[in-house]
Amino acid sequence: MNTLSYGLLSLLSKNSRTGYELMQHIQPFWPAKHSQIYPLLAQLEQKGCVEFVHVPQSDKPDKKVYSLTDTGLKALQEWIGMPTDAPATRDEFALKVYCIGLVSKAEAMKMLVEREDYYIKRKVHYTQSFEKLVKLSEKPLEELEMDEPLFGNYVLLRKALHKLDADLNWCEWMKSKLK
Amino acid sequence: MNTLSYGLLSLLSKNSRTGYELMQHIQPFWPAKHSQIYPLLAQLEQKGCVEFVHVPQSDKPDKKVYSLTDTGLKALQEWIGMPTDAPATRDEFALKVYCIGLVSKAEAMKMLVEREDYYIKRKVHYTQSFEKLVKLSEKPLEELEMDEPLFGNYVLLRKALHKLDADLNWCEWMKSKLK
DNA sequence: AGTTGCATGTAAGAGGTTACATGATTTC
DNA sequence: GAAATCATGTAACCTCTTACATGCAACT
Repeated sequence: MNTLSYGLLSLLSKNSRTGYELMQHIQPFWPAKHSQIYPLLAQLEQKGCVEFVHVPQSDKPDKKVYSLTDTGLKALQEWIGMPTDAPATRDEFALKVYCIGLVSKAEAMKMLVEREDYYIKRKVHYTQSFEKLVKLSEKPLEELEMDEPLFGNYVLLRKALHKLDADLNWCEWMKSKLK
Repeated sequence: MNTLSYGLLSLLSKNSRTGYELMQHIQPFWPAKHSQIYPLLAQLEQKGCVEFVHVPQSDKPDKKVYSLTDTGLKALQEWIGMPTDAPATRDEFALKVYCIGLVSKAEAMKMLVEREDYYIKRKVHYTQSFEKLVKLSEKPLEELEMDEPLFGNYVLLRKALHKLDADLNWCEWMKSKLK
């Protein structure tokens, strides 16, 4: 069982989901394509960690809705208690910035503006997710307790937004350096 | 030529280095083991992007010091102008936080403190790198221009330190939530 | 008319980790 | 005495991406 498998169980511990949905929701924490997720779900099912129901649809393709089993829940809890790997970031842009002196100021500025646009789009996306969360919750998000279903969502969104602000501030600062 | 190969060229554009040193210095932007880097260096050498000199050592094992060639420099400059992939982070801890309600508050707190310790160690490390940079530079770092050799180092260290502060603040905030 | 989203799956190949192999010096 | 650092390299294995395959509905 690899980390991605446990990641899928983590998501399923809150909601039953299709492979397609799991693929979409796991991206911020563990980027993965559908071609990686579908075989893992089949493996998890064979191990008894998840189960699924076929849901025929008329307008869209039929789907398989997966749920966590008791076996899966136990595996998930054990995994949480195990030592956790350090986060790993692969950032092509940082590699380019390291030797940015090799191109003109204009080209460097263009790259920075593009990356800033990317971060702004991310921020808009996360801000919308945040607003959806606010509407979904019966109580103010700050009052959510650890054992409530939206807690994980809330604290991870905050984490992502704070990091994005750090990145955006850095972009602004870099742009001022290139003028 | 993959991203890691260009990353190696990026580092070599500033200093001639051994495979071992390249492996150490590329970690923050593109984690890689020596077993991945040595074969890539051999490939880069065959393509004429890098060259090396054997340096025998008595106390330590002999080493190969690699340098960027003109061919390598041109390849590097072309790559900088190409579209840049979005950064990808894989964070096992975030997956666990998502379903943190499955364990006790005490266990959750233990995990957070461990992760905070990790971030603090990273911060100490980067702060030391920053101080080394200050000593290495003849002028105040804020006055460094884009085309100066230490510029890339400086701006990336600032980026890393700001993001670490965001992570540390989040840890503090999380700890207060769990009390 | 072409792209995007929904929805599943497989196969080939590239990228990345772990383990094996060697060996001296320094630090705990 | 054991572990870490320096230093290189290969082989086996696992992980991840890209491409192929299908098909309808909605939007541009």
